[in-house]
Amino acid sequence: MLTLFNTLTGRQEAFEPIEPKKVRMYVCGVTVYDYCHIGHARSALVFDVLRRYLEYGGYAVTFVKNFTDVDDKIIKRANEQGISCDAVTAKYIQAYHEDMGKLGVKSATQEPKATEHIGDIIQLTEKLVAKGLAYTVDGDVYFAVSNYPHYGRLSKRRLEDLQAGARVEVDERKRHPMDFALWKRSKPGEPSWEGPWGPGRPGWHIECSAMSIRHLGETFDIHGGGMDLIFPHHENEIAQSCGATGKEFARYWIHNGFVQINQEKMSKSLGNFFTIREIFEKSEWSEEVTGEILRYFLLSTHYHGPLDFSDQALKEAKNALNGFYDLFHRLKETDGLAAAGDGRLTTAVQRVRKSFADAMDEDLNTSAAIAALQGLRSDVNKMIDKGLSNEERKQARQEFRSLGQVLGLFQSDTWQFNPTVPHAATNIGPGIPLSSQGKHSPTGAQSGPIATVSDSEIEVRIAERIDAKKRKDFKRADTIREELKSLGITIEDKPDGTSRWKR
RNA sequence: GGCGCCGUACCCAAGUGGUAAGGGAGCAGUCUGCAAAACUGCGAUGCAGCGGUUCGAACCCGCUCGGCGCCUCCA
Repeated sequence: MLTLFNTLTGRQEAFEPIEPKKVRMYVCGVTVYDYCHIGHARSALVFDVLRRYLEYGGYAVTFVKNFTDVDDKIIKRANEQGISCDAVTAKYIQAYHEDMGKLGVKSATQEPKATEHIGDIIQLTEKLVAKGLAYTVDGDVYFAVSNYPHYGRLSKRRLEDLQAGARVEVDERKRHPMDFALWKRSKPGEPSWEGPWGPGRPGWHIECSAMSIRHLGETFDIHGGGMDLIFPHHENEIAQSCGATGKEFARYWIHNGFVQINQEKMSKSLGNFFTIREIFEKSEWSEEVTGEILRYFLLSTHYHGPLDFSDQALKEAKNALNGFYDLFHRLKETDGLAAAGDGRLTTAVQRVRKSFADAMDEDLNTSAAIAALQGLRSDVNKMIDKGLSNEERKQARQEFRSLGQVLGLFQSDTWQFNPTVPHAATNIGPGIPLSSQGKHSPTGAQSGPIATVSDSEIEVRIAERIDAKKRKDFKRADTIREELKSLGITIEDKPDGTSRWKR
């Protein structure tokens, strides 16, 4: 039974969808005016995993994730670059898909845009005006928080407390300082739509109410986003939606913690943020490997807590992941041993399935779920040491694949392990010069030169080394090993005289 | 001023009343021409500190110290 921490009630609760075996969930996406940073990645990943785990549990999930494509920041960016808002949003929506794709984040069922729901937004706003929950001033429409009795329910704030610390410029036209815009009269040159209150554009929060209601209905199961959205964004969404429909809006509110740098929140003002593409560009590993490292790293902590991003953390994730892929590589090989380790896999699999599900049921405890998979890794390695049949090897690999699928891990067939090099060198061509170039670490520190060397060049060297070994010229063999090691290449000799290597 | 989060070994990190998961790094051993991988063993008598409740607390209560977030756009 899945339990989730619900911000609305402040408790961990058993998850029960409105309709049996069907889940409708909405997650606040991004405002498309810039590239996504690692914090966006965490949020996207957390809800991607929630969605995957629900699907794993047999639920049919309708997953809606929006793009906010009309906003002050977009207008500002468009003016800065002298291009249209549409050009700005199109660019960053595409970038979003590229970046999230590299992280293995599945596309949502629906990915609506605010500008495609202006009609819905206007209707919702009219409804709120009609109910006396909103009022018009000079072509603007504001939500009247004082008229909505449950305001502050999600963020556990009282209006009186908010006023105390409010250092906002008091807009004299607003009835209450916390009243927020549903519809903003547009200034010349801004994106504008014809509305009942004159030409304007949607306010900051109304679009999510409009889009979620449109695609999921007035009441749905799960609404998620980053911690910082609790107030005011989600608080306002609840006020608008419940105010307009008179019904419950979303039942479970899930919020993920921040990615931090040195215990501090990443933010543009501190200049301590990293974009996803920047991390990929600077990574010394392949795109596929980097994506999985990031996923592993981001899931190695419970989603609710903070997570410190650093070079070292990434390196540790890489090392941990290596253990799994080393095992997967072993599982692909045959060693001629009698299958004395057979017969224990079923028990081990049953055990890991249970501990994995127990962990995930406990408010998506991915950290404990990964620990369960580490347990299976250890078990299977022991079985291989004793000798495992090809059939059980396949079963074991399949188990990692199917549980890993929930976390989006362990799907790769290649990773960094390369095919075994045969006994004799086959295609020795002209030597390809080993090139070396400096790489920057994600945190901007120089991590020393990391050499790049082509696969074929490595294989030539290894073939040469295998020849040397055959001639018992171990000195020469060790020289080659050391040479490649200094380039970050590790050689592993197998009992049958062949070798494999990895970066 | 209001609301809230966090502090577990060298590092990361589970655990929220029953006697400290897991990973990384390290050290030792087995194996190996050497190495890598794998396996085995070692590693917090203690969970920021001090009190309290309890047969029993990292987990509950109180206080203190330290770090952070939100209240303004923000994943």
